[in-house]
Amino acid sequence: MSDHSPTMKEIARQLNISVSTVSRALQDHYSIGLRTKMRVRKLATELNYEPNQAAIFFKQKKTFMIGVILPNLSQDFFASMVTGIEDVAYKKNYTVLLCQSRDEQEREKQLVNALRSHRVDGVLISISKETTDYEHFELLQRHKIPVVFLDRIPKMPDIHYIASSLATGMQQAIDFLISNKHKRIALINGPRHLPASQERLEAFRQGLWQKRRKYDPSLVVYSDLSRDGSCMAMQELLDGKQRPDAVITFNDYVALDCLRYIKKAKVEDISFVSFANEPICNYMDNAPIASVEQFPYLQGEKATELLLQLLDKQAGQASDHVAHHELLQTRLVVHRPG
Amino acid sequence: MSDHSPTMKEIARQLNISVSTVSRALQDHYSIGLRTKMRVRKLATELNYEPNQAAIFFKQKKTFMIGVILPNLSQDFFASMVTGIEDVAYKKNYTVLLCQSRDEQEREKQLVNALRSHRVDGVLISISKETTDYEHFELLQRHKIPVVFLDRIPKMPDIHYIASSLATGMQQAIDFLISNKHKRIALINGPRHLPASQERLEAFRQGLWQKRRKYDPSLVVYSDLSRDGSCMAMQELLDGKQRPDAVITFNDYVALDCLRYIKKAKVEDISFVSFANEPICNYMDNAPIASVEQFPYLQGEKATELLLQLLDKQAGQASDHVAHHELLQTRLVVHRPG
DNA sequence: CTGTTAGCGCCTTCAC
DNA sequence: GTGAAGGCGCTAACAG
Repeated sequence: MSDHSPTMKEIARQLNISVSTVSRALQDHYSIGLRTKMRVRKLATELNYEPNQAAIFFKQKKTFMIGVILPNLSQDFFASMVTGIEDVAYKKNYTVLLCQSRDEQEREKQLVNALRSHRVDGVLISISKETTDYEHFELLQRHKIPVVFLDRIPKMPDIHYIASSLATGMQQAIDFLISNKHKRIALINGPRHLPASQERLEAFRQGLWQKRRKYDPSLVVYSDLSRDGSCMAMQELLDGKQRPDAVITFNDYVALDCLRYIKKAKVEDISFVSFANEPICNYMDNAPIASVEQFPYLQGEKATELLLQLLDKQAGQASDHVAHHELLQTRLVVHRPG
Repeated sequence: MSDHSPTMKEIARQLNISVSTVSRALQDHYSIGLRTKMRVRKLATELNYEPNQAAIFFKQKKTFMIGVILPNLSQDFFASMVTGIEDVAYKKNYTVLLCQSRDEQEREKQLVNALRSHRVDGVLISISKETTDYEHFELLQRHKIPVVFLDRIPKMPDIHYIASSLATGMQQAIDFLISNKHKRIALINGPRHLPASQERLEAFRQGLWQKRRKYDPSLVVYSDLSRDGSCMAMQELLDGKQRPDAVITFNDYVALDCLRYIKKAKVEDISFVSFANEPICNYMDNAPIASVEQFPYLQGEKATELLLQLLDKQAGQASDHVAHHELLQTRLVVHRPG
């Protein structure tokens, strides 16, 4: 308890000048003489002075922290996203408070509350797959804490978000399968209530229509994204009278689970195309033949840039309520010939 | 900018009492009359009063934040570890500042610095695979910021750490292979400089000796843990005059890479046992037959508990320089018969 | 160019 | 039981 880290006061004392002079010297304020500046800075480095962030935050009524809530970190998709977020945030001197909702709505709400009580300046969220109730997000709005959603977007009006264009991705997937002579293309979608599922479905119909193919509702089934759920969905397709020769899945994990399942069931010659393009597929013999790359790192970067921009604006004046959003292009990554 | 969140001052004003009374009422101080307490609390909840953490941190010279540096989050191993850390930290009202070193020493150093300048109360680290230089850790010590290492431990004297008992795990792996009639057991180790590699090697020799097997140095090769590195290591084993019939690998990823590699090379009947027991293996047809479970969630919990304990002590009095550490038992998880 | 002063929100003596 | 006052480290408005 003897050697606290030195404060401006200490520097001021040793130099026989006032604290405010020290403060300004360190901020390179124009009104301070070069001589004094040098003296201050010299002593500061000698003493290993470091500003007390806590005091600064307190004073400036800003924490320079942004909260990030993602469903989980173990999917490479989200891990990359985090990296993109961190890279941008650190560059601008913001700290990232990272949390996992584990895809549970309850935990997501708790986390939103925790972040709020920690007075984060802004929040980035990919909503959990359970989330159907948006009151916690509205709470943030009411507290005037800017929020940018990314990749998994709630159905709310006037929100800021960054996502990838599922419509484009789906079209790419469909085009690829059709050009590889697949005739009956099925869709294993995610939970019905998810906006992401609804978008995929819409894009699926749209995509088939573009190619003058008939849309057959019996070729669309739903998984809760658990392993069992995906297998059941797959079985449903197998039981149908029109067995598909290609399947587009909600994401790579669904595809992997299904591939595993049909292999056990000795079913062959069904091709899979999925979303996310997880690197995990590189370890598999049995991977989807193609996957829609959604550029999570880029999404993270863009979302963070947008958020920081909002924070700047907010500091300046009343935030004009213009909701900003962007849909990033996707790219179909082909793992092997169809 | 009109409606700031309410402060004690505001409550005091509305109730025509002093701020200190409000403060004490909220802390349930004994010297405050029950009536006043109730009045204060009622108004506080009505106004949605929430203490300004920043002010409290500032005042208490504590940030209630712990920094966590892990190599990456996309390995399930570390993601689980984080969950364990978060669960304990949140329970005690600490916030977790999570960072990825991406297994780069340079970034690790930067992060240590960033955490220090943010005045985190303590730090948890799993060191990067590149880290050979420990000066940034010593820096933390000098600043009296408690550090607990977990799973990947540097070779420094008197440090606190939690890890899993690689010796036990290795013995379990060897016993399992031998009881499954394997004769020539090889080891694909990680980079030589890593303490974790050195421990595995030592345990490997020890384990063979326990079973009265001869230790053959030509059956130990090294990978830099990249995919290519692992394949080269595998090839080295294949080229040896004594081709092994079983291989123990540094971790699951190495095993997966090798399995893929030998499958392409049409090599069969080499069994793999690895470390970490990553869930990713559940997706594979070609997985190691067993893996040493290292309980990352538990490690995270224990390490955090230890760190928070250290923080308590530190607040109390001079920290007795007793280095605390614990080795957790491992468990061999068998994926299929050997 | 530099010093003085005040205050951010909260806690904590000390006094009544 | 309660109030008044001071201070944590730093910034910024106001005086020179």
